[in-house]
Amino acid sequence: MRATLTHAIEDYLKIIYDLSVIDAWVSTSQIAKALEVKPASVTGMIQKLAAVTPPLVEYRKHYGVILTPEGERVALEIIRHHRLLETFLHETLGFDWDAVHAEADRLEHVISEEFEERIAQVLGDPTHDPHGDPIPDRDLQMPVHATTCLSELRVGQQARIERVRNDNCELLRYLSERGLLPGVEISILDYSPFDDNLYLQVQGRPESIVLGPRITGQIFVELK
Amino acid sequence: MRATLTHAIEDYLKIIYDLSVIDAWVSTSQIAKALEVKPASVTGMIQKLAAVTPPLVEYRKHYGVILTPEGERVALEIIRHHRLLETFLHETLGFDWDAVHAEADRLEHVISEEFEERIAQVLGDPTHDPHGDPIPDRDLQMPVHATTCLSELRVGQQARIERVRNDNCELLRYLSERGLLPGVEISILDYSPFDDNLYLQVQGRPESIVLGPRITGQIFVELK
DNA sequence: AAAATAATTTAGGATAAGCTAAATATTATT
DNA sequence: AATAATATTTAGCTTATCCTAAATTATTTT
Ligand SMILES: [Mn+2]
Ligand SMILES: [Mn+2]
Ligand SMILES: [Mn+2]
Ligand SMILES: [Mn+2]
Repeated sequence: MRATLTHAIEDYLKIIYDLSVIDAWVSTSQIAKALEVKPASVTGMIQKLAAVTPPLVEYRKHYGVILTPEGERVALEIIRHHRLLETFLHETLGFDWDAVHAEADRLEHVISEEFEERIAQVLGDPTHDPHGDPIPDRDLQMPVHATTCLSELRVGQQARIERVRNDNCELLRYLSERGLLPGVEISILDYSPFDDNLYLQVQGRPESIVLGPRITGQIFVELK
Repeated sequence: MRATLTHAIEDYLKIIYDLSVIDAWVSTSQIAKALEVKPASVTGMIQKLAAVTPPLVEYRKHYGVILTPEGERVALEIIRHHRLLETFLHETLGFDWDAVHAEADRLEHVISEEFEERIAQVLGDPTHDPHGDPIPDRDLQMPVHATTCLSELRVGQQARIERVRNDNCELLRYLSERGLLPGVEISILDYSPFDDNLYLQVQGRPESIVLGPRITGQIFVELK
């Protein structure tokens, strides 16, 4: 019979979706790390997700999982909740850019379809959240969005920041203090090959900035 | 050590607070009925609530429970969340009068103090929710409010509706269809002693209405 | 190809919150 | 005061989710 979608199940599906962007098959330990639980707990859960009807993941022992169409549907539903909530918290309630994630992570499991619909309307059906992440539409289709990573840029290139990975609120605060927000224009001044540092100029700021690969790998841009 | 406030604990404390308005000591079966769980489950929970440090209720076997000051503080905190949320859902998001309760019942456990604070500000620190129930202020003090029950009124008296018990959304829809909302003026046309029916006129409506005691006992008014 | 290392799974437990059925206590009726 | 009806508690189970420790499987290195 059809599975009850508990909060934990929803969080697992959401994280599996996110991780599968990098590689379609997702390993037990990737999930464990992302959710900050032990690998043994992940094995227990993914075996359950694979055993319900209809299955939410396909599971290969000692190899990993991939979302089924049904699992992906549920994941996108929760991701839509999460990103609409982040946008609402920021735009309508005035939460800081870096404070919305934790709040949305709890609310996403609890709001009704009516709540989802009403905040979407209040916000005018936004296509991106405050971090620039795309929001699936009512039919759970993802809008097209930038996939060029800032770490790929080299000297002389210019770009506009589209999105910033949002799971670390210290990083978000660090970036916003330096003006590195979605929509902002940047140009690359220099690149040092051994440490992969990028020297860049943020439009409207006097000083230049140096960013290491741990940061530039989290920022996605649209080339000019 | 200090108890973790789970959703279930919060729901128990909230319901005990509500029930203790009628009688300070609240019985196991009253709680069981209100929460729609079995009495045996209630016994289990209230024993836990009495055993934590500091205790959240005082418990007398085979008699009932009463909230401790700490238990009351937690209850008021959740009631503030609940009623602010109801007001926000109605006023800001345009939810129907009768749809807000169920949504608030889930969200109340999940919102942060920042969320609470921001919706209070957006709403201008309201003192009453859409059903007319008083909202505890930041220091958890309840505003003064009407305690005259509509069922106590007799022929010739006039009053303004202050609040309507909000746990039954069919009743709320029934009432709003007849114009019986907080703020509306009414006058009593007749009273039949055997069935306790009240015949009344709602200001601005052509026809008069007959209400039985199951309804009039749920409506509170301010006498004119 | 064997050994070492890493990743994954199994087994057994913990905690939270509910349930049913049986036992016990309280209150009401005769 | 005894009996009956009601209310409450206890005991034992269930489900969901997480944990640790031990066992197993897969991968990498020598
Ligand atoms: Mn979450
Ligand atoms: Mn939805
Ligand atoms: Mn609740
Ligand atoms: Mn609060």
